Amino acid sequence: MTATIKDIAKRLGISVTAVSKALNDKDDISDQLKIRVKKVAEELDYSANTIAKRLVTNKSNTLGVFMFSRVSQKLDSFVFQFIAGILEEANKNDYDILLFSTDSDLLNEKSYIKLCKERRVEGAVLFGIRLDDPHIDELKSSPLPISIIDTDIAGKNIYYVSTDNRAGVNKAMDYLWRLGHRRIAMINGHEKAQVSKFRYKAFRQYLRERDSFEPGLVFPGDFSQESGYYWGREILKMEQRPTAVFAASDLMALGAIQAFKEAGLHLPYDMSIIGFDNLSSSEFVEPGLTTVSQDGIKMGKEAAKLLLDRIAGRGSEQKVVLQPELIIRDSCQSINRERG
Amino acid sequence: MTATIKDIAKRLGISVTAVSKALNDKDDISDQLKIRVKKVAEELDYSANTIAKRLVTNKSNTLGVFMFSRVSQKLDSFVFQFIAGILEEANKNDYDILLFSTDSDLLNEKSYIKLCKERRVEGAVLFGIRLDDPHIDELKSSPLPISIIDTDIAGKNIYYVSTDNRAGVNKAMDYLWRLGHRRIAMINGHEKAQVSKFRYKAFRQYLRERDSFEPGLVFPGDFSQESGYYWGREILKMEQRPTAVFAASDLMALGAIQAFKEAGLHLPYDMSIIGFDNLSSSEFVEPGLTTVSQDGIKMGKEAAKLLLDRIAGRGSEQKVVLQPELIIRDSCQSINRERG
DNA sequence: GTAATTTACTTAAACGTTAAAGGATGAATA
DNA sequence: TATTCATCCTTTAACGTTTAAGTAAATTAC
Repeated sequence: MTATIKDIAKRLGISVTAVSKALNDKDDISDQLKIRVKKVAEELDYSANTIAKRLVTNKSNTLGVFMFSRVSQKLDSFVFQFIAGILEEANKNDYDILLFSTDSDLLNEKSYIKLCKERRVEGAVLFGIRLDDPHIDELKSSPLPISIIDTDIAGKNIYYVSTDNRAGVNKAMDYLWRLGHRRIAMINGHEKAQVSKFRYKAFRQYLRERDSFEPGLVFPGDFSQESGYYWGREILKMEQRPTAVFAASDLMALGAIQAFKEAGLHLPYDMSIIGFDNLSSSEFVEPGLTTVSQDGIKMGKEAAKLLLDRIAGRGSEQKVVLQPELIIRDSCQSINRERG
Repeated sequence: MTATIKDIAKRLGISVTAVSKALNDKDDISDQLKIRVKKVAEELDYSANTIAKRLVTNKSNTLGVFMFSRVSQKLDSFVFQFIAGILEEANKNDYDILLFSTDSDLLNEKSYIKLCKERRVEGAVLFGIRLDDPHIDELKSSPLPISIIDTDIAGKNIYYVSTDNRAGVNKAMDYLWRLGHRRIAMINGHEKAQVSKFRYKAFRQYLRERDSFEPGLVFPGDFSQESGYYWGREILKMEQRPTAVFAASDLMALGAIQAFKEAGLHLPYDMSIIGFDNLSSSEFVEPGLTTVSQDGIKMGKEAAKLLLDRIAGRGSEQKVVLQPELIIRDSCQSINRERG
């Protein structure tokens, strides 16, 4: 249908190579010819065939992006920020983004590695991958450069982008600690997420160093609002309630807040709560959720940048860990302060 | 690097065609050979080259998805839901998704039509396009099937997916009306979005039919939280305040709520407010925002489905308009009811 | 027992492009 | 005047795959 380089060549009575070179502004073609070629190209509404180009140059100029469908269920998460960041960085560098959603526990389905290979993708970024993903070994030995967000996996061609979880936890805990809280509960994400482990370790260490760690105050959520709600209610049933709750995700914090409010607690006076992520909803909930902010867009950009640098042969880091920021709103209260 | 069909052929001393056919389970190849071919393919870690396949079959199996960067700034919008829906539908049908972000007012940049053509994309879905987009004429005459979400543009190959804005507005207004509100303000989205026009017309008609339309109560926002905040404050300055505000987006409703709260209004008693979209934040804000819900994922799916059906030659609709739902929460109050 | 058919492959061409190597022409050099 | 050189174009091959057409051998038909 569409005109090809051949049509242009025929029309001008010259070789296809000449046309190709003219279109690509090679310098062994006269300016005169270039002009003529481009004019005819215009007339014929010629559009270069990227597919053919990619085949012959053996370069796809494409990055794969995989979102795990499980993660996509919490739609209000960072996922979109990651994608936006990756997209911006890739498009800026003339790379295409091929987007996939995967359910990696379906072992029989094509692995994402395979999807990448078949499409001759030059690099891939993954997020939401679980520690028990059956393809992890395959990843480690991947010849393809892969950026993984939030999961640090060892491998020659594996790149890593994350937020400094330890620093994030420390900021949150420092804040709580300085407000006088000593009995602090944690609602953690599910154990198949590496960040959960990191956050838990940081949490435990922080309190142990201060002789205040109580294993009974750590609750296994799964990042979801529902799990936050559930554990919020459980916390309310305790004889000796904690004075503050650190949730490993804003979604869980939001769920817990809901539980607390339903039970008639007056927040933050009856309970301090702090989250992790800085979802937009956290700004609107009442009281405004104090939380550890991650810059999803930046993470996406860095993930793409790592890949692009590597592909271009520019030496660069293999890991990028961004610093989180504590966003102080109104969900935490000094323990000494009287109820307002 | 990677093994090709030729390597397999050489190894087995057969023709490449035989290998190709064996791999594709064609029926003029013996089962015996198929087995041998597949075994060798496995051994060589063969991976089909999609690019070559696409070139020769002249079929890209790819859909383009364009998000306008302006829209991407309100990250907490539907954009991600659209994408998730499109992706699910496309992947299910063995189609790839090529994601782009565009800033269509940069006229000098390659038009998305061009990007599509070069990649031999079989269809594209657009969202967030503005009525003043310089490429609209090009779209109308596009030979490529294009699904546009939320903007109804006439064109042989243009498909349209949206929520029934009139129905949405009517549901919201009915609700307000039945609560006794008669002086209802509207904070509209910007005029470059078609939905703004639709929503405005529906709003106006609804009130005109009841002899209650006051042009002075319609305010030109731009969908953003900030504009909602701004007009919220302006509304407060009015001598004769409306009793209810209909915001054409949840984001604006959220902004207005913020303004009202700051001014010490007691919601919903001092002011009823209703939104449009059903963002997740609307669940958390206090009072919970009553709003008209759109199903972003469904919209994305439908947009993709329309394209896929068309491509496959299956006859199908050219327009899909989904029915919105009124999500009643706590931000509206009967006008007669005493302050609680 | 010859002809027709089926089975299982092979040959050749094509998709649209780029890259390497090869001329022909005319200008500059010695 | 013969040689070198630069300029500008062409020829050929290649990328990895599929498809259409061809063919040899084995089988069936009568």
